[in-house]
Amino acid sequence: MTDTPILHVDMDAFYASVALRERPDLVDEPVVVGGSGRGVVLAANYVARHYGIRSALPMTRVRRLCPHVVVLAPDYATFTSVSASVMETFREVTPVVEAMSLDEAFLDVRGSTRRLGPPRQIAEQLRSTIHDEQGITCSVGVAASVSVAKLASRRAKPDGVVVVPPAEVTSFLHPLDVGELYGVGEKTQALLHRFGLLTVGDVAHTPLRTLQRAVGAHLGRELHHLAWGTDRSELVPRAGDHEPERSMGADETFARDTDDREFVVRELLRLSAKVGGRMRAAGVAGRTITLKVRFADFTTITRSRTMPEATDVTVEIHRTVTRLYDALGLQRARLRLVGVRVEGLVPRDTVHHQLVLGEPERGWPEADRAVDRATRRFGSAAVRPGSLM
DNA sequence: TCTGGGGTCCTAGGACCC
DNA sequence: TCTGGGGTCCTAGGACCC
Repeated sequence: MTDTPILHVDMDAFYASVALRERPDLVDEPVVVGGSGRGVVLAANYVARHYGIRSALPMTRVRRLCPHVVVLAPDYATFTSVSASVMETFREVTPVVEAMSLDEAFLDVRGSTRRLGPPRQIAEQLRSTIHDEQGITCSVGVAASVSVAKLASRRAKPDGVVVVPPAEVTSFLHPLDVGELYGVGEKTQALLHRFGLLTVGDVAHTPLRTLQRAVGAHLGRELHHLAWGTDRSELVPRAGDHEPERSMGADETFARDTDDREFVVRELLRLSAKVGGRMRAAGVAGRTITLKVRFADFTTITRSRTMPEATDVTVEIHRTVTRLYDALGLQRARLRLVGVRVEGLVPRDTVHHQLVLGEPERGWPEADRAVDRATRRFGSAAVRPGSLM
């Protein structure tokens, strides 16, 4: 038995590390994986971080911080396959693996210590296996609860292990800035700082009611638990990919801001087709359709409509978001992004579409299926809705 | 030429029903 | 009966995470 059964394993600079396997000549150079133009950094290696480069930083600022930075394009197919191999390695240690994303998972090793030794030893063994098999490094946090393990893996980075025994939880947590806590982002951090709560210890010693008045009932209770390390220790085993999604969406930032309605409507068709295709591939349909619009000044609004019946039909999604868009009555407003999302997803076979005599919808689901078949055979570039040609 | 794209969850107000 | 409370759905916005 062990009093620190939770491991949080986090790949170091995952996308960058994977990309550098193909380019060993660049390992000592500042390297980021990211988009072009208006994109942001997806991952930066530790050399690049030396220049102040971080994930989510706009590429324009990256080039200013470090003009000779090497930018590599993301290769998601490779990231996904490396991730699958790593997750397989985790499952050789324990069946209780909760994947959080491609590069991060929690492991419950309660049932593995007799076979594999204490958690620290398991962590080191995992790190060396992953390094040998995948050529990338990772860091591991070990603790009694999920959030302490996650904070410990952050402390362990890069390429290390940190174990936080129960007796050391408060001395580990309380000096940290409140912004380190899961669920505390830029806004909440600033809010807490304004209340004079700078460290996790400050939060821990604030009466629950006071905390809840400041940040809301739910987050207040949550933060109190996180500050004392009394969050959950039971994992939800899941693969990370094939779990039922509650919503599916797609959005795109334009290369240039636009006020051209025809262009926007065409983009909405492309996004609707993308979302509809993914829904049909997953066998789900949804009732609530949401349009997202981001203006040139970055203000963002959404408009949604809930339909009487769930749909997965591209044309219905597109017609709905186009109506929502037109109802905004925009004239000269310059847009930088539009998005389409379908929520309230249910398995497609639970939807009983009422056939209305003479309804013009008939034929569209069949058209979608034909598009889906052609896409599977020839790839998405081969099949486009008519007006995208 | 500041600020991606995929998501989740929470809050709050109003409608509507009992 | 002029005053109500609870529950659910819908909409919009916002914060957060990877």
